[in-house]
Amino acid sequence: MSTLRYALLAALHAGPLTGYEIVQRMRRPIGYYWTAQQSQIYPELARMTADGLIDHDVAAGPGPHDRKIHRLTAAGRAELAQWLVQPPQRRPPKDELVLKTYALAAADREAMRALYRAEAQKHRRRLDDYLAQQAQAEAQGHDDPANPKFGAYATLRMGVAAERTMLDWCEWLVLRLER
Amino acid sequence: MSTLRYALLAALHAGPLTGYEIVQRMRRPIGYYWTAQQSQIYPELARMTADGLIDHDVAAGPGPHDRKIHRLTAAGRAELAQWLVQPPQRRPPKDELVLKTYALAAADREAMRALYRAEAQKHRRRLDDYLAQQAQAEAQGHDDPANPKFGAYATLRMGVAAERTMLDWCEWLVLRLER
DNA sequence: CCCTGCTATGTCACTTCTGAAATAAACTAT
DNA sequence: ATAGTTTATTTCAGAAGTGACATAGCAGGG
Repeated sequence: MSTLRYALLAALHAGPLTGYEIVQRMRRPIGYYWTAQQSQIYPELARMTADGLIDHDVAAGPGPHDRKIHRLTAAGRAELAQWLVQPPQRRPPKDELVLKTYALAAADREAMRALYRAEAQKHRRRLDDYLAQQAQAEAQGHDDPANPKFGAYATLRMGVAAERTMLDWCEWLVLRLER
Repeated sequence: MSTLRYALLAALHAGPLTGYEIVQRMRRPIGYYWTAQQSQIYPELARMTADGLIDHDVAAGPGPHDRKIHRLTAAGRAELAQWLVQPPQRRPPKDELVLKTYALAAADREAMRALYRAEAQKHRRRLDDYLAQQAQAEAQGHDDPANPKFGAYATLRMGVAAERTMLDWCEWLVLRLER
């Protein structure tokens, strides 16, 4: 089973969603650490339905197709629970900025410094955004492990930590590249 | 041009290498933040040669094929320099452990706690390894921006920071999931 | 009334990436 | 001797992922 499948099972773990809603969630709460295009999601949902991991209610949709509200079956829930406790397979992170850094010596130093300054700003903005979301989640008690939204809160915390790490690293480079 | 192409140009920026040596480097110094299989690397090197970005000397190899020592051409070096200073395209990070965390509520709590404890240990080990490499690099003066190996040192520093972030996060979860 | 944007699903061509196998010389350890 | 590992390149089938397009109802602003 592909990781995409598990990502979709994970998306549905807290309640039924339409394919469209999953696409939206792949941008923010799950999307901090997983993404998929709708062109991947819709066919995969169909295959998972065929395999009995999910099923759906049908409702009249706005466009030419029916709205499908997907929900985990017992088999899907079992498959998810079993996968969750398995050690994750390490897929090495890919980051273009760090890759560029490796060959930094082959570019103009001042231009690279400007690049890190610009990236730092992007990370600062994203950090502020995540921090605001985190404060809101805490105000709603999501930081309690007994709360069903604790999982989403924990991934958000990872987002905050990762942004802070990137920001610090970019700022370190800006300082270090000073002539 | 695909990012793989730029990764290969970056790999060659400091001097000529064989395809095999690039495969090795994709595990450690570059590999902290970029990876590719040899089945991607060899055909891409051939295409890049056809496009005039790299060329190579030929030497007798151990196996049935000749050894090819690849080197950037002027065109390749120009292409690399131009790409380096361009803002990186954000490809969202994918991490199975964080994805699992999102659906944490669907699994047994003690089993999840054990998972984070095991992951914390992996990160602690990797952190120690990177830290040792970092100390060695500093002893050799790679932390000076004027040193040609400064780029590799900076990526290693990112590796250290990222491992520390993941370790802290895992330990936070172990504590938080205490009953 | 028209245009834009949002909801909602589905499809296609294409690129990228993974995993495995084939080949064979040279070196290392038993 | 011989067994196993490392060096080194090439190729292939298949899986995963990207980007763009098609369809169409409904809401809101100008």
